[in-house]
Amino acid sequence: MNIQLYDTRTQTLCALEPVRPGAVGIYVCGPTVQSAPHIGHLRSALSYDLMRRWLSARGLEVTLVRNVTDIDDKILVNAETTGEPWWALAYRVEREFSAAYDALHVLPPTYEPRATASIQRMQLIIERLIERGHAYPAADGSGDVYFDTASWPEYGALTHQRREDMVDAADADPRGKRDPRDFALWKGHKPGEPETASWASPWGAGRPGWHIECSAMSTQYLGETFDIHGGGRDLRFPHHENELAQSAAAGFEFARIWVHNGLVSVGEQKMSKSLHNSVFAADLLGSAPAQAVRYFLGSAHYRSTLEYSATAIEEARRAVERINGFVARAAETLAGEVPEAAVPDEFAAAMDDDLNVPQALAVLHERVRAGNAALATGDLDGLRSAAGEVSAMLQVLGLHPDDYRTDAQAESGLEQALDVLVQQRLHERAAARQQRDFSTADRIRDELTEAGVTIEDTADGAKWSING
RNA sequence: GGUGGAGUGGCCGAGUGGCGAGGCAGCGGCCUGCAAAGCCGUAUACGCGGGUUCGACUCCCGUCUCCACCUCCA
Repeated sequence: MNIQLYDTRTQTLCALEPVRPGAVGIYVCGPTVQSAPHIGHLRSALSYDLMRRWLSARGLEVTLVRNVTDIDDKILVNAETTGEPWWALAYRVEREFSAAYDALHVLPPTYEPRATASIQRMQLIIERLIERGHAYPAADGSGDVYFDTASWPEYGALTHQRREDMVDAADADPRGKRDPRDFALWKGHKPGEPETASWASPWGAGRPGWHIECSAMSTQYLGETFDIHGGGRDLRFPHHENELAQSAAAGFEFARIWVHNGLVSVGEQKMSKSLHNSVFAADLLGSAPAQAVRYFLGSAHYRSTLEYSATAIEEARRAVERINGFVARAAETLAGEVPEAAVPDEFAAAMDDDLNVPQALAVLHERVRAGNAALATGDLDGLRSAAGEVSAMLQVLGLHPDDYRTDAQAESGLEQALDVLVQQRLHERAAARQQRDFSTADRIRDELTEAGVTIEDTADGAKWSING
């Protein structure tokens, strides 16, 4: 096995050499559940879902921990706006995220810890940092505790910045910091903030700072040394830099490989609330098939910026249709007897090479083409081989059409009812064609097309399908 | 100012020092009553200027443009 991943810290492709042979621990920065998920969140989750699926396919026992940060400044602020208790908002948003992940067939992580359930361990780490001289309670009596960046020579190691080059935030509130670059590990409770957002601590009641929760949750479940830490590119600084500094200063070896997924842009700009260009998960999944959305999100390498457009989604939909068409025809021709198969070597090589999914998709399409060709020439052995490999690749990519047949569709009886009605029309059309009454035949086809039903004439008669 | 990344054919998007991934769209052909689907074939390319090399889109230097982070952000 020779799996390579690009590591942000060393800026090189690293061979994955698990801390525990045969097993891999991955920690992914999940969302701060402050507002609705957008397509960028989906892309991030999908990137690590693909990583997890591939490492599993390679025989590794994967432990994937993706946190939910459910206490944070923004959550408190947004809850004030909506009038909900902050914890109700956090949970409501968390469920929106889960629904979007499920729709995309992002597998549930091994565990999904919430920040609010890890306060004790955060405090333990903060205490340790104070003991070691890398953190200090604010002198202003605010109850805040800060990480002392000056005490940590390696500060900036992840993002290759020198501490002295860092521009101080113009609008940062210095409060009790010794240096503007110091960051909060613990925030003292302030009058007016909900009592429910306050936990007792050796430094007074308060709540955690933004970065400490990840140091606590990752090491809690994966150990003080673990294999892979992932997150969005925009989290490199300050979040991951601070997370690394406080973890290392606390004496943890921490993550071996730091992986960062690229962002989704709209109109060549990053999606952001202030630009009002966010594409929300619910809207997107409501307007395009989940399978196509998943394909689209995987169509660029995970580290590249991915440009969103309605056209791109439509192209993904077409590509997926092509794949689904082959899978359906192959299953029918083989009477469902699609053999189990391994993924092709080229596919495996692409995935091993820093999860080159676009390259892997090229292999998938090549096999689909070969399968279609086999179908056209009646080469059943070739068809079986291609169908098996295609199926295996689709499983790894989470794109198998069988997974996307919704239960509602299958169980409601709608499909059967529609089939009866469409078959009646197809019989009429077949009769008309037999009499060479093509205008009647075409009228029937046009009517069905108008209704969103596509007709294909095959050697076995007409087939129908719903336009994606 | 610092740090990281990108500029590839109509569009999206991989990649490599030397037979131009893949998808979508296009064109020609096969199939079809006509379509659809599929198959076969096919055009269009590597921001710009130098350099290294037998040969560079790929390496080096310079240059232009764009994006991200340095403030909450996947």
